[in-house]
Amino acid sequence: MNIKEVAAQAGLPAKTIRYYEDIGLIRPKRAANGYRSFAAADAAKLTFLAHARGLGFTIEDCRALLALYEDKSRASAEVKKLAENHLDRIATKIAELRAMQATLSHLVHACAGDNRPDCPILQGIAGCPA
Amino acid sequence: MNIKEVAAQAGLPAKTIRYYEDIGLIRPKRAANGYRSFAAADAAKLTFLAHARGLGFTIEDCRALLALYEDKSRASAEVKKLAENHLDRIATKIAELRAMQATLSHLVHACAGDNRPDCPILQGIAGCPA
DNA sequence: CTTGACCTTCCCGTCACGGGAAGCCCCATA
DNA sequence: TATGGGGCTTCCCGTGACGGGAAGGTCAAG
Repeated sequence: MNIKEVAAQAGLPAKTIRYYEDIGLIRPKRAANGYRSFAAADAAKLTFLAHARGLGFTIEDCRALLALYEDKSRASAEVKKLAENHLDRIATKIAELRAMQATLSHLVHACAGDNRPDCPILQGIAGCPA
Repeated sequence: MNIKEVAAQAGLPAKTIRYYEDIGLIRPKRAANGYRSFAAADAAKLTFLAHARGLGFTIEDCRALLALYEDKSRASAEVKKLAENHLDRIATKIAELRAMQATLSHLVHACAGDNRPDCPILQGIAGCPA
C-alpha cells in the first residue's frame, strides 16, 4: 500500500504520515524503489493516531497510547490516567473559552454597532482586565 | 519608564513587549543609552493589548483593534464585526472541545481502570472515528 | 516516448512568544 | 576606585504539529 492509499484509509494527509514517521510513531517498510510500503498494521496504527489526535491528545500522548495499544499486557489503569488528565485539560480549556465568551459577548451586547465613534467594546478592552 | 516597569503595569512579560515592538504594534522612544523609554500612551496600548490577547484575539485582530482604538473617528461597527467573528471562533472551538469531552468521557466511564489488559478506551480510539 | 500522476527528500513558514548567550549600562557599597 | 549585581540590549534557536512548495526520481497508460 502506497502512502496515498493509506492516507485515505486513515483519514490523514500524506504529509502528516511522513511527519509521523519522522518522529518515530510508525516505521513502514520501503519498497525497492524507495517508496514507503504500508502494511495493514501500519494502517491500523495510523487510524488509531488519527482518532487519538481527533480527540485532542498531543503527539506525545499519542505515542504513549500507541505503546499501550501495541503492548497488550499493559494494564488499562495507565490508559485511564492519560485520558483523565486529558479530560482535565479539555475542561480547563473550555472554562477559559467560556470566560472569554462571557466577557466578550457582554461587551458586544453593549455595543450599538452603528457609526458612532465611541465604542463600548474598545473601552471595555482598554479598561477591563479580562 | 523602562521596560520592566511598563511590563508590570501592563501585565506582560518584557519579552512580549519587545516582540510587540518587533512586529510594529508599538513604537516606544529610545533613551540616549539605547534603552526603550515608554510613555503613558505606550503603557495604555500595552494594557489594551494584554486585555485583547486575554480575550483570545489574535495578534492581527489586536493590530486592527488597536488601530480602531487609536483612530477615534472610526465607526464602532467595524469593532463589533471583529468581536462577533471572534465570538464565532470561540463558540466553534468550545463545540469542538465539548464533542471531544463527550466522546472521551464516555470511553473513560466504560473503562474499569484496573489491571486487566483489555481497555475500552484503546478499543474505542482504535474503532471509533472520533 | 511522452505525459501526467505519484513518490522522494529538503527546507522554510506558521503563531506568539520563551530561553539563553554575549555584551553594554547604571547604581550602590566597600 | 573597584566590584558586584541588577537591568538593558540584540541575536538566534526552539516550541507543536504540521503545510507549502521546490527539485527530482518512478511508474503506468497511451
